[in-house]
Amino acid sequence: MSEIQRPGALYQQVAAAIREAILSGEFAPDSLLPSEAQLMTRYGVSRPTVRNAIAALRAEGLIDVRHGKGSFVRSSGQPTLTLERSISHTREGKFVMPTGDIWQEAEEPHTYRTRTTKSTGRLLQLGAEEALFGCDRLLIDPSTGTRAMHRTLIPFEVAEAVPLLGEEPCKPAAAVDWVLTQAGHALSWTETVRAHMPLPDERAALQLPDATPVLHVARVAHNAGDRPLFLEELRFGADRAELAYRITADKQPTRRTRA
Amino acid sequence: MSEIQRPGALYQQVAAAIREAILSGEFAPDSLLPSEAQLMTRYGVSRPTVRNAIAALRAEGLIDVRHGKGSFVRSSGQPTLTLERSISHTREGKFVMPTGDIWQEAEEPHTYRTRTTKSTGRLLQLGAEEALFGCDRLLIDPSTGTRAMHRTLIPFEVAEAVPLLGEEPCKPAAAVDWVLTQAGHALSWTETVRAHMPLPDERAALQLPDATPVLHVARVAHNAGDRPLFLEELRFGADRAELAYRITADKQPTRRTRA
DNA sequence: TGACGTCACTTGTCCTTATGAGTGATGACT
DNA sequence: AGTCATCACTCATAAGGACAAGTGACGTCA
Repeated sequence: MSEIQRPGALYQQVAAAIREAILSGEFAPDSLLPSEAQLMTRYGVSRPTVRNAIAALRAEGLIDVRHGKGSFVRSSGQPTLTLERSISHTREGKFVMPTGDIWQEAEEPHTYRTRTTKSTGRLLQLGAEEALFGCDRLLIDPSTGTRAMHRTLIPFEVAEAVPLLGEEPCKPAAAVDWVLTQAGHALSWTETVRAHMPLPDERAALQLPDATPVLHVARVAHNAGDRPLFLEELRFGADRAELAYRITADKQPTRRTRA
Repeated sequence: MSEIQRPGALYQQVAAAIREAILSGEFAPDSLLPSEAQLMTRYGVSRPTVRNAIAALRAEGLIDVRHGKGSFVRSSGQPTLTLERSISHTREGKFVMPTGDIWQEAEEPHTYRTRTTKSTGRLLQLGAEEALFGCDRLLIDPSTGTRAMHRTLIPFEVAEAVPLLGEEPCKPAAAVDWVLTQAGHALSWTETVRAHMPLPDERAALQLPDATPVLHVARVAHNAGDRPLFLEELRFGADRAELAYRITADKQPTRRTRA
């Protein structure tokens, strides 16, 4: 029976005590925490209070709870997968993304037509309700089991200048490839990185544990006049993968985003 | 009284109903949700069930609950601050980060000596328990109120070659500046981006709302021989800011990370 | 030996009841 | 008019009880 008194609510004191024990290494990663009943007697509180404390630690991503088994200290291991987002080398005049080919499709791609939202419209420098081709894919890296959601959005205007896109089912990926290999289109893009908590559909598709944020990268490719060509989005669990960028000063002013 | 039946637990059905109402726009952003008592009669469930549903939505970051006032739909607005992480231009032969000067110090910097951990050692290509200078700062962007935690780590070996570092209190920021302006050190670095849920100290320092992930950027600067010079870490609430990278193909193979 | 039922353990769900505490409006008192 | 006590509303915390459901080990039975 550890007497606790400090900060505020009872359950927060219990949570703080357990958290401290975890961070200090008293409870090793992957080890089993005391059961709810044991924690009740240990701290002299009721079951709702214990469960409240556990819920708090769960929301912090410190522990995993498995029905019928108990609570386990989450192994806070670093992400196993590093996604190199810089252009690393050229091959026969074609630029290659280092990790562009690790992914396999876990499902059939889903292609559709849609319109710009506030957020996608801003990235593509288009107004609201502009027509777009869309393609959603669920990707998986077989070596690590990491899953990712991929989306390609191409404005109608751009798509008209590109072969393969008129066909059904349209294949935006092939079109993107075509754009990248064309001389008329300078190879330059902007990536925007965000993080947010997953909605239930993302949780399910990415098979995310509790309290795991989603990393979200939006890539906008530009042509020589710095006009947006298309948008590629990738989202994945922040517990599985990280992003890496190589940045070099080139002694020349970088092209401005807005002319 | 909406009858609900579908998926699993009662509270999940309630949570799903409310979530749907939010996502469909029935409950507008910043609007007040029905009170717990109203939800109890609306769905014919007890208070713990309602609270359980609300806790789930809170963990998803969909709502904010304010004691004594009620539950509000969180305005899922995009981050207001975009941190440009590319080198945008040169000025009198000195490279400048576009947003390098938006920050103000919210507290006195804290400088100290420490040793490499598993994660920092890997980034700096050092073994375990190597000696480092460290400097932690709490930054704030006055125009948006965004807060960020900044950390600089410099190996002793590197620091010995740099003036200003021997002094007390040492000023790693000035030292980093010195390194960047030296000809002997090529201007090139690698940034690694991750996201995780905040620990209580991060929650407090960054003043984060519920269910808000932390974005974490680690920048490692290299010298001409691709040896790591120092490490800079920046972390901030993913609700306030996003990262932006400008990527350009330079027709030359990029330097490899490992020789 | 193998299959299966049971049991003891775990967490999950749901209810009832009670009290504390923050917020804002109302209204009385000065 | 202005100040402040009160009250009705909100969510927060805590306890207790009951039953459902997942898990694994043990023991029985064919």
